[in-house]
Amino acid sequence: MSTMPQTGLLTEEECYQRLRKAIVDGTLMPNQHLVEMDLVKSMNASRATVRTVLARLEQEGLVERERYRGARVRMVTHAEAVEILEVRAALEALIARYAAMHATDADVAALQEILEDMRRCQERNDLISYSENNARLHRKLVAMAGHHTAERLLDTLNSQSVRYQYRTIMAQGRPESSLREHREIVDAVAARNPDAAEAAMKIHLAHVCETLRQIKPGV
Amino acid sequence: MSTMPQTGLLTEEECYQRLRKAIVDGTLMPNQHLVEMDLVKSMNASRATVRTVLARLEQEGLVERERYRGARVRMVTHAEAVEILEVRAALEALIARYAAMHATDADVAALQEILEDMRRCQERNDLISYSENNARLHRKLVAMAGHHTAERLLDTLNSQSVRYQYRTIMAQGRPESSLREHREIVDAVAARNPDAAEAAMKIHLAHVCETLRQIKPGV
DNA sequence: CTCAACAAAATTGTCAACAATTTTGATTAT
DNA sequence: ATAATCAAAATTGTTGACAATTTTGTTGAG
Repeated sequence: MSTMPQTGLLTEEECYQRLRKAIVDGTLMPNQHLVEMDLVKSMNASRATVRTVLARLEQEGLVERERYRGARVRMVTHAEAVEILEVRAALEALIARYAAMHATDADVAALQEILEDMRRCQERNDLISYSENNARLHRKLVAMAGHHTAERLLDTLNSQSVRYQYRTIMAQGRPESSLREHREIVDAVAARNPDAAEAAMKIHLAHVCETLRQIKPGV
Repeated sequence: MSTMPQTGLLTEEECYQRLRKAIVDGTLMPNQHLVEMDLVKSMNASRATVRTVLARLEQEGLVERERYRGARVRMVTHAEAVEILEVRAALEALIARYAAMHATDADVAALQEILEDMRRCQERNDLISYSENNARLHRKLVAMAGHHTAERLLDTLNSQSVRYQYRTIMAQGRPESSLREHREIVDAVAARNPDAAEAAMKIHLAHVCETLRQIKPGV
């Protein structure tokens, strides 16, 4: 299906995906200088391609460029992470509403299964898996909503703030209240109640937001 | 201050701004094919610059590119315009909350003056100026909020959907109710009541959204 | 006349060399 | 030792030519 050119050269889209992933998963550190020729070699793409990809990543907010001074992985400040989380809250509230409007029985069953997984993780204090299931639940809601515009923006916002997500998870302190909040969301969606779903999501992310806000920027 | 190269060649940022403006203000029509060499001549920029700019505009959602088939001005469908408006509603509700939290007395005075302008426009049935003041009010709220992340996203969303704005304005039918809704927003901000400001903005944009939804896609 | 095949033209993607600018490192004066 | 100066190196921006692909237009068969 994917028309991979037999030559080792990466197409622009592949190069974009790889570089983006390297930034998001932390292979490339914030503030790290991205030298074009290094990327040409490590990515096996032409320099023109690399330049184009860097411009796209700048537009996406993952990279900063300065004329004649090259590109760097963008450093997201604590204050900005809070802003991003606030916007996410607004968008995910919309998503929850749409999910409640369009949920099939299979969708609801899937949500409840993820929630049950989260409960088990919380029981055995497995925060890593809990957090992964948390993300899974949110992704499932996004898929259910079918709101393409909100989905695209959320994807970008998440990629910018992944570095701050583990903090809120670790610092959340009371995973039992997090679990309760997620149950409220799933119940509202299961009841096909858009208003309740939106409200529950808003309450949940307001708490996450408050948690992140209370973490000292210095740490 | 701005280091304008004495040569006639446009820098990437200038080229980006000019091309973006041409798309947003309708000089370049939706679906219009953007041939690189033509842009090189009309923009007086190098081809590499033009290519980079097109990639940025694609990331921003104003342009579509296909390998070996070039770039086109992206066509925003009616359904997508509704989605964009819904996301705008969510973000502007957040903006209204922030504006209410950070409003100075001068800010409130400015808002009330714009509102008064809108009233006068509505009185003499000047829909064009009314719509311009409408936009001015929203921009003022955005500036007051000081929420950089929401501001950036709103700017992008607005640029994508300008083509659909005149429709909602013309079709709104009852400018008097629009004026009332805006007054609610300004009053809430003047009272420094974030919850009320957010709610008022939500109600207002829900009505705009409903109006746009009811316009037949065919027209 | 319609359709398929094919060549010509137009357009986009890639590459290598060069120009412009910044960064680095050594040198010298204080 | 420290700071200023300047050349060398590194890096980015630009240009033009060429390769790959699509688009267009023509020709011929049915």
